[in-house]
Amino acid sequence: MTTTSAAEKSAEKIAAEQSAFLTWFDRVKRDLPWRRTRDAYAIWVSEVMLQQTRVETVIPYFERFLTDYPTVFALAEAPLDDVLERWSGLGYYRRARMLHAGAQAIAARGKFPEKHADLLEVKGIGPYTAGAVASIAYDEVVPLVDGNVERVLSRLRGIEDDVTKTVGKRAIWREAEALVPLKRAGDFNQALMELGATVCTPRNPSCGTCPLAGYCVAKEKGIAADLPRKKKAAKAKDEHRVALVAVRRNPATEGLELLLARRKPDVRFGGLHEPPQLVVDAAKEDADDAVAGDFVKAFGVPLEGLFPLPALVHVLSHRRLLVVPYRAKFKGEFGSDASQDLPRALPGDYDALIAYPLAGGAPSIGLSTLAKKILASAGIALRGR
DNA sequence: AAGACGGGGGT
DNA sequence: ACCCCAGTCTT
Repeated sequence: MTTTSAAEKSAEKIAAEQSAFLTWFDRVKRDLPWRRTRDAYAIWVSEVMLQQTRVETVIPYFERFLTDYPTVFALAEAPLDDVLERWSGLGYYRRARMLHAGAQAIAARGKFPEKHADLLEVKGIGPYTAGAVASIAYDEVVPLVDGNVERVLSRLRGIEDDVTKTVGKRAIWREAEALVPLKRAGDFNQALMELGATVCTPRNPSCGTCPLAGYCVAKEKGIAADLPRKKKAAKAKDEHRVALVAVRRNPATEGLELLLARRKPDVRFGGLHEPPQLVVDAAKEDADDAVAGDFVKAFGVPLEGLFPLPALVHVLSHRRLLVVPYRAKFKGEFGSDASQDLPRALPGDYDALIAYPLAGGAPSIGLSTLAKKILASAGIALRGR
């Protein structure tokens, strides 16, 4: 009769849990595009796209991005405007700019980073993404924590600390690190996330079909649906804006052109183009004459025939944008090259103003979903995808 | 520690 | 309405 120490029992339990995750994952894992490759670059792209973004949303963006930029070198050589155009609609556009900058840094270095520590050095790669790329592409034994893992592990271990706070986050990472196996670390990490996405869901978790149900502290206590605990997010604040949808007939080319402004790199919708906008007081947005004057003064572009369109609402995580679009004709001297800044100070978040040809032959540019909504409300659809 | 940063889907 | 999503960076 051999004795079994507490440490040995704990190791046995962990081994059984790891096995339960992996066996389940092998049986039910979804066939996703980024699961058909071990290319670290492709996995990196997928992980950045998946930050705060659902799998179903990402799939078409990922497919197109990898077709257009099959290697890190191809991405590094692409113009930022092209990259932003391919990111258009995905949101969190800083991700795209950091991915592009990261690709250029890696290309200059000549070789894709292969270690967790080196991945962490890349801008835009944080603890989650470094863990994902290192474990999935290289099977490095490192943990990862995302929203799914937070939920699965808080329940499995019965962690009741607020996971939005340092103590709670540290507790989750500690469990993730203790659980990641020496073999198949990448598959295990994906299994953790897959379980969170398909079984251990935020509301109504399917504990009846969960392969870890026999180990789950929260299930035993009957509090699975109450975990993870987190403080409520702040409510979005209203922001009133007016937008200028102005077109002209180019005297030289006879082509129709649309007035667009480019946003500065490090602001909301950074680097994207949009109909020029101004933030206004709620009371002022319907005073047409004043708005016309403000547009002319702010952008230095002569306007005629300005008239308002129905207001539209665009909701972000922390702002509710209430936009009144205005239609007008404009005159002035502009090129279509976004790199040619106007010889004047632009207001607010803009660093360039361009006349964008609506017919074709124009460079590709990125538009936010809000910008597309504004243009659509004015009856304008830009060509392209 | 708290905010900023998009957009869509589910309940 | 409210919550959540294969998070990271800045202040």
